[in-house]
Amino acid sequence: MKLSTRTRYGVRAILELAENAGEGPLQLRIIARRQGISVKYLEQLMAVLKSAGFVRSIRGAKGGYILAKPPDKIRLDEVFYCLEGTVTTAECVEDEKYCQRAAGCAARIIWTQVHEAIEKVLEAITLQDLIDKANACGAANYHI
Amino acid sequence: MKLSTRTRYGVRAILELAENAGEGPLQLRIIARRQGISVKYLEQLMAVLKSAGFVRSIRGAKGGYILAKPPDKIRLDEVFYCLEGTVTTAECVEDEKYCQRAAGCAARIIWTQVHEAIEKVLEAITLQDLIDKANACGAANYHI
DNA sequence: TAATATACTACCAAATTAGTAGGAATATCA
DNA sequence: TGATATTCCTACTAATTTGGTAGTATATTA
Repeated sequence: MKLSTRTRYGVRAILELAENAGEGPLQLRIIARRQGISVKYLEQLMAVLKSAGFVRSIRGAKGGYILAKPPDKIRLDEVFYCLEGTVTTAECVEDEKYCQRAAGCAARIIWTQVHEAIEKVLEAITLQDLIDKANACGAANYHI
Repeated sequence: MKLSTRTRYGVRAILELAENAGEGPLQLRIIARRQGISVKYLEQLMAVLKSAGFVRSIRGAKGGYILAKPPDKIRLDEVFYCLEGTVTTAECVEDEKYCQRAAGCAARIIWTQVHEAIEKVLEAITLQDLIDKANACGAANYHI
């Protein structure tokens, strides 16, 4: 069930943009350095996020990326779906016709339950929520 | 987030054994035919399930596989862990030292929540539970 | 001993994933 | 206008994982 680096890096990158929301554009070079990801690989991930409408790019010197929507309007399930492709656990979960045995299938019950549990978590949380929680934890760590 | 065929086939195979519990040993040939999986591939999966102590093998003519424990004593999280390897979404979830940024990391919060949601579902259900539910559904389909 | 099964080891092919490379297009600033 | 900084685009490649096959050894039953 491990997530692909594509999803992991992609989410980390969009979170950087979310934390930077309201400031100017953030360059890949900066994100790459902060997150320890190659600029060239990030380029590809950002292209995906861009075509899905989550981020906007500004070309040229002093350019970079910014979120296309406020961070409290971007839910994690949308981002996952965009990066991970299928958020589902098995084909038959969403397409009953995929397998003849689907109707009385014991296995399909568990695939479905896991799938729904994941979706429920991701639907309920936005980029802003995550940042707030992280700040709460980070602050606690610094013993303020 | 798609499960590997390893996990999907493995769970389906062990469910066949669970449904057969109390009868004699079940041959891979039979499971393979019912589930549409190659015998040779099943062999490998059963070897994994065997070394983890979920099933026992009986060699020779009239041999086959049986569950090593009653089906209500085998939880799905154990089976998943055995087949899938890591049930976790990212390394840092279970190993905080894996990444320096782990403490205040917004991304890690979501990896963790998804991970916990999956575990919660799988911990709460046994092979027997699944079979019971499937029978309930199957019965409904047959309009009894 | 013949037939039937699992056990074990090795190998292989396809697909996916992760990452690199190079240069073109574009915007900024001096 | 020219130097620089940045995204954009396309292609390539290396590594890993996945899914599967083959052959032989070993155990059991009849």
